[in-house]
Amino acid sequence: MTMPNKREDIVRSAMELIAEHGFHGAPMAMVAERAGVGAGTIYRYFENKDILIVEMYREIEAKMYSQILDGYANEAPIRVRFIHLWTALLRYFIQFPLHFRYLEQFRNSPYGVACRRDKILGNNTGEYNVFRELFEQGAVQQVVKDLPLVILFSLSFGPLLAVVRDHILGFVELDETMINRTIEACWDAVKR
Amino acid sequence: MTMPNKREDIVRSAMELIAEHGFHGAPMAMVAERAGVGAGTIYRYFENKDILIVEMYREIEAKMYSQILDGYANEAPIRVRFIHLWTALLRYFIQFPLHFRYLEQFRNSPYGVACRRDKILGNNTGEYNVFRELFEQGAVQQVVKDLPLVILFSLSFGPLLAVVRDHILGFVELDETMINRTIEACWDAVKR
Amino acid sequence: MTMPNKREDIVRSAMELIAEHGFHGAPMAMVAERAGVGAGTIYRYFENKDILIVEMYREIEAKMYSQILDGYANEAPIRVRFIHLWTALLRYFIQFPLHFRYLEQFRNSPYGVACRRDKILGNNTGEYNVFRELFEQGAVQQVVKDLPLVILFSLSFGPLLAVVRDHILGFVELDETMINRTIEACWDAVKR
Amino acid sequence: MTMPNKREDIVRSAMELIAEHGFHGAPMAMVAERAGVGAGTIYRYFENKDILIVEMYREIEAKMYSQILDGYANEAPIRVRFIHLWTALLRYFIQFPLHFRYLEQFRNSPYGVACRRDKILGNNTGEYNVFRELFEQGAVQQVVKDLPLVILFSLSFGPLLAVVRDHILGFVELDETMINRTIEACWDAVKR
DNA sequence: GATGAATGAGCGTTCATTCAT
DNA sequence: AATGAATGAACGCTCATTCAT
Repeated sequence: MTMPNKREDIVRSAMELIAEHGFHGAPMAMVAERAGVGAGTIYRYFENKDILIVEMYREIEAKMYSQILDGYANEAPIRVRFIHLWTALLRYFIQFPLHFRYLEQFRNSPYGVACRRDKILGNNTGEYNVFRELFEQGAVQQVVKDLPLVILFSLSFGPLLAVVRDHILGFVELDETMINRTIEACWDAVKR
Repeated sequence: MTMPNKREDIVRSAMELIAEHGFHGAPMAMVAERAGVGAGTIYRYFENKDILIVEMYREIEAKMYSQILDGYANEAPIRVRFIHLWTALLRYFIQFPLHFRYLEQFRNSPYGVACRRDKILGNNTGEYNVFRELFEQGAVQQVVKDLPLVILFSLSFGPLLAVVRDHILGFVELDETMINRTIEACWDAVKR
Repeated sequence: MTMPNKREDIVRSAMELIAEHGFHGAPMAMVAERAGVGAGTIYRYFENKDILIVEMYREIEAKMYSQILDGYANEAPIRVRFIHLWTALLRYFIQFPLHFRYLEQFRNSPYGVACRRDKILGNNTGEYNVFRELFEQGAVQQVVKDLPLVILFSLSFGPLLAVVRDHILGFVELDETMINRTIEACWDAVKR
Repeated sequence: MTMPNKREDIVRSAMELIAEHGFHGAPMAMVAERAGVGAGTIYRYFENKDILIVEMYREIEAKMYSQILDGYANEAPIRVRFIHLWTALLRYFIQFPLHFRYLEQFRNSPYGVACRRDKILGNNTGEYNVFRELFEQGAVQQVVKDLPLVILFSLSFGPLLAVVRDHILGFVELDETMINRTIEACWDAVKR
């Protein structure tokens, strides 16, 4: 019977290696060794390396969304909701630095770019997205800048991710005050 | 005698390949072929691939600095100088998308992280840096937020790089108006 | 207690896969899956893959012999008996193309060669063989060419197998007339 | 500079291994080792294993054709020409048993089947083929049996190849007399 | 100085076989 | 008796680097 913790071992091992050394710093043999399984075992859980990579991304994304949407007040003012989401996101990354670094590696890979392209250019009207909804309502209420959605995303996520990165690489220490002020700055970048 | 334009050919070839396909999409043999030189010749100019990669980063950085400092008025008001630098940087990346993509690849590699670590944590008080000077003076004049230098960097470069990225990936079109408003937003993120 | 029809399932599954895709197109896991048994179960019936392969050959051979000897008149004239056997063989292969393709795969493998070597060079005087008896009597009666047994085999089976092969690969359609004329040609090759 | 004898070494090594142990009894590493070259070197001469396999087939075929067409009298009687070609072919295989065994492996592989399918079903009217011409003229002159070309091929090559096989595997010794009588038997199979 | 043929360690992946359940 | 998850050696292939020319 499949021991589900072997799958977890593999994911953890792969995440650590990829987060730390990038995709080609994480050969399957090394992933297997660190996970304490045979090389072939990985392929019982993931069809190939690409699928492992994408699947791990999906799992992180799901966990992350579930956490930042926890306590999210859909009818609160735009600014309040913005602060909630960005703070939750920042806390998530501080809590799971491996996830952050993995996502960074992913974003900078062909998978990540293709994934983002689908999300932005694809017909995603059907798929619900809190961030998009937030900015669309913010545009209507004229509380955020009159800029394309894509740019609003970049202006508000860009600084957040950059700051998280510095924190995780140990270039800065994020205490409560700093967190709040960072989030405020992100809001400043998009607020009208 | 080594022909200096061979070196340039190699750098250009490597940059194109790495910017387009990432570090593992640029085998040395392919770099050599596109550069019109023998595979072994590369090693007369660069000890190994890692050194080639770091050296290319240095050259891009130098060129970039020289361009954004052109016309930079050292005694102008903080905000004016900020607008100048950020606008020049954005224009540079729009003009040389290959450089931008290369830098992105580099930032996400062990070299890039180590490089940044040296710059931030290293004893770099001796080295002159326009950006640092700008923010330090801005802090004194109380026109920028009272935050650590590292955070100010991230808050202001983060959104810029994210927007450039979207532009280069074709997710958004940056005309003059959009450029100006993007730069304004970057300023909003750090201004007091 | 081992259920004997599991064994049959395994053999059928392996035969189909090997006949269609060759020996390396039939991994044990796939054989097991198609047979509806666990991968380990195969090893309760066959010590290893090689033994499974040889055993399958034996079973096909047995079935084939039983069918071509059906209605075989031991005292009929050489030519009549030849026509009977060769026709029966050809019909058998047309009826069970999978068996034919399996035998071809087998013949061209180390097992097949070793197997044939044993049959020809081994001390097989004890074992009864219709074909050998037929040709030996044919030699005595001087109705077949005065050639070594081995050569008579090759001269008469060679064209038959080649034609069957073409039929199974779809290069030619074998109707009744064609079958008869093919067998006649096989006889022509060995008749005096 | 490419030493052309390295290529020959690789081909010879691959041929020996494949002829003796089949395609999957000839791993590239073993081919390289026996050839006395590095594993990667093979790929300088052949894009991949499949191409090596097909290329070797082509080389053998070319050499074989050149040898059997040597001294071939285009205007001689059908029978004479048949005897010439079949005898030359048989002698070629006796002289180069490795080539014979390689061709047998090839014929029994997907490459070989696809290759044959192209030759038979493809629009090969443009390509000249001595054997086809021979049988077509033989049909017109009514000296060969009134059967489809494909079948005539099988009836005449089938016994030849079977006999050669026995010779090479050491089951029979082919002296001059035996060669002549074997060829006669091949002719008997197709002659009217 | 310049070359590019040669190398071999290392990659992602497969699969015959084992063994705890 | 039957299973199928787990294994790891072996596969085809790539590519940074070397070195004879």
